[in-house]
Amino acid sequence: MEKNLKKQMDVIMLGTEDILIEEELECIVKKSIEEDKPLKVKLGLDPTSPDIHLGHTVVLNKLRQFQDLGHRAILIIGDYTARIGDPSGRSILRPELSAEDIDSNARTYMKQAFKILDPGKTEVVKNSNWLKSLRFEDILNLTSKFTVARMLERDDFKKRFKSNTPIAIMEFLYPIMQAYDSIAIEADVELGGTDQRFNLLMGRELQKEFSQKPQIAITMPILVGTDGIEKMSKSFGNYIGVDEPPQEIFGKVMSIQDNIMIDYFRFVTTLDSEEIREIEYNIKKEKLNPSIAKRKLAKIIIENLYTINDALEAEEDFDLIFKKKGIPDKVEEYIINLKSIKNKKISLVQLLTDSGLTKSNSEARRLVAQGGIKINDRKINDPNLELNLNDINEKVIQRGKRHFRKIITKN
RNA sequence: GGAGGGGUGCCCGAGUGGUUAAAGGGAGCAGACUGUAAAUCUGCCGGCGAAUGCCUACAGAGGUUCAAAUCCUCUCUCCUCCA
Repeated sequence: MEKNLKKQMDVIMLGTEDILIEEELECIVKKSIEEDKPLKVKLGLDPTSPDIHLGHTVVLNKLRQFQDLGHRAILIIGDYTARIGDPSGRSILRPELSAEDIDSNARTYMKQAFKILDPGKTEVVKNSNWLKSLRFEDILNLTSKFTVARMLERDDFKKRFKSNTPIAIMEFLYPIMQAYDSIAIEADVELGGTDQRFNLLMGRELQKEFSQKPQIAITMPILVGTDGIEKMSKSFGNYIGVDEPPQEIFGKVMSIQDNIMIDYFRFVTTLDSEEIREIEYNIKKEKLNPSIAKRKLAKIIIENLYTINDALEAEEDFDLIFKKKGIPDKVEEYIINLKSIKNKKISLVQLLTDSGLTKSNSEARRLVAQGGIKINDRKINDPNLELNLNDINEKVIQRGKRHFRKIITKN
């Protein structure tokens, strides 16, 4: 364990949004060093979707830092809470998930989370372990500790209440369940996004009721999605998944709006704040081209999730496609069986749809008319073009800038 | 239990008998430009078809009408308020 209190605190504080309560934190860190007893740091993830994205990594990185300092990382898979769905920041009740979905999500979650965490040092537990066996009596006891007024202090509940949007009783139970998790594992620290603030504080309160030492709540900033507006989330479709191929990550990072780039540097990379400030300054003074900075960002992100080589390769592919407007080496193939085609002719429109480049013939026709289709880099303008199968073997059809298909004819 | 308000294309949302494949916005796709899959601008954006065109579509099922997303009946479903 890292023995220097100041060093520990510096690492812990880095990039946090808020710490409740900082003095207490310093106190327990100090004690843990003195007694050589690592802190239990809790992070709960609800497997409501199968993929972990960069937004999750903000908080996962923090947990990793705790691990590296020698503390105990306890990852709680919220398989039970996922059934309700965290109402945080939501304006409507979530749909319920089936047990099977939750299970399979949980599996990919763990696999992906270990891209960030040290698998050997992570304790993983499912909260169904303890939540499932609670009796109604226990739940009554838990709920008796809180009031409706207290619940309505939470912003999203308050808004919904005021605007007459329904709040299911079950949703009130969510923060209580999460708080109970803290009791079950006797958490010293709990991590979460800023939207988790209320839930984390509930943990503190409930722990006090159960005569435990209240946990320290550390909140991390919420990462905005690739659209630059909403928070990153699967349901908004504005996310960059940690399991996506490097090329895809590179492209998506390049596609974020310039003005949110610095946030990404801050929240998902471990560059020190000096360096980030310099990048910000240089972009502002036009000494640094934003696209160069974004490249750097993309490479750092890929390197963290994969390897430096993957990052460089992704960059090369990107340049090939967008700078030189070329065709990448690896192109998905589409095989045509010559026998199945009469008189060895096929219309371009049909071929586009068959090969999956377009969803329908109508779409294909439109794209051709708009100049969005190329064969071996030559633009095609005729929507009624008939292709002779003998001529198109090994040729690459391209839709837009970045969708390719190599045609292979076979007997 | 009572009263009332909704369900429209991927999403949001307008439309209350006919130029309605359905305004507008968002998302998406393409083109131009560029420093990038940024921003901006332009176009497209149900399916089939070479095409005049045809088919499918406004929760579902019937009905009225020359004509219905729009009117009527029933069904399903969501929500709000009162109790």
